[in-house]
Amino acid sequence: MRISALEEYGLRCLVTLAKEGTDGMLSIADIAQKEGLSVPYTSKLLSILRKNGLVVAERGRGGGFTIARDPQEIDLFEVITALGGPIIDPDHCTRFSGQREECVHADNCSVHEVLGGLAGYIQEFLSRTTLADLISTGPVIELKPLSSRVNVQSAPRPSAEMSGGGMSADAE
Amino acid sequence: MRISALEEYGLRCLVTLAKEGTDGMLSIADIAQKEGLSVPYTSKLLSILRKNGLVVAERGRGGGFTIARDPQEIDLFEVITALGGPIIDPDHCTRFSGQREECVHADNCSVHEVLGGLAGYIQEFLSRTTLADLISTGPVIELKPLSSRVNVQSAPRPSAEMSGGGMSADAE
DNA sequence: AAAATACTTTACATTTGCGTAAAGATTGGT
DNA sequence: ACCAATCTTTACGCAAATGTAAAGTATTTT
Repeated sequence: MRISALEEYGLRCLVTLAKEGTDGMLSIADIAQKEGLSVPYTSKLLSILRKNGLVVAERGRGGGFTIARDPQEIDLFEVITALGGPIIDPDHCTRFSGQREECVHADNCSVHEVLGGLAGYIQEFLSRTTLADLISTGPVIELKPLSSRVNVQSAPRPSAEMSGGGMSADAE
Repeated sequence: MRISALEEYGLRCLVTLAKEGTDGMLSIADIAQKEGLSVPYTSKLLSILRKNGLVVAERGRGGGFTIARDPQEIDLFEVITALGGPIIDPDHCTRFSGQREECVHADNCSVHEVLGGLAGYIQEFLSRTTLADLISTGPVIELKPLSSRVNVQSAPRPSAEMSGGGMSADAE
């Protein structure tokens, strides 16, 4: 359960392009230099973003990449899904089937239910954030109150206690 | 951004043990058979769970594994972290540094800020769900209203629109 | 004490993801 | 036409994760 390299770097490249606006343009070399990545790798990242309709390429001399839409119209769920695939595979039950053809808990699987709920929960978060939010100048980004229900799928029910303690994620 | 095999299968094994309660016990062979996994692989999973204090092993003839604590006292954040490591690496900025020593956006990195916020958000969800929630009989699990603020770290601010549309996670 | 049961550890083959490298295709300038 | 700049695609080597296999250690029963 963690961010893949493609997701991390691809998102950064897209943010860099978003800063240029829908009229701006950057070459692969430009982006690679701005992000400290190699040119071939940046090339691959942009290729993925293009195939998913997030950027538009112009070939030939003087070409480059432009963000496909207004940054406000691109949310992070779309970006992360484009770069890393679905958060929960549609074929979850066959992928994690152990030694059998299909998962032992083919029906009534509480684990799958909760993990599916988690995926919806994550989607909710990512969908609420757009590229525009990431390029605004404010140093700290705030969270708005949530709608009290995730309308995508099931999710966990209340437990007596919240053990949530020391999160290790650092913010420099 | 997806569930690893260790996280998926390890959680299942732990749920199976949780169903036996703190007085029950299952051998590796029992668990492997119940979950449709190979014995060596189940062995590895249980080893990880034991090293993280989630199960207790009894060796020798008649031995097996027992859940270490009451299922109500074990939340999914602890389980997922034990099996898959931290959701956001503490050394995020050096891990995703591209070709340089450190990330180009060493300070004032909005991407890292949001991804850190996401990690906290996920933690919030996982911490609220315990193993006891997963072994209760109810067919569908409901989500309780959230506290309106994640108190772990920063998180995204409101965007004008919620494009959240077709989630592909399936629930059979 | 010897043997059987069952956890523990290490090593290994396979697969997947990461990042690089190189050759191909398209456009614009001369 | 030709060349240069730039995106596009395919192929490759390396590292990490996945799952298996086998040898080792502890405990109980006989």
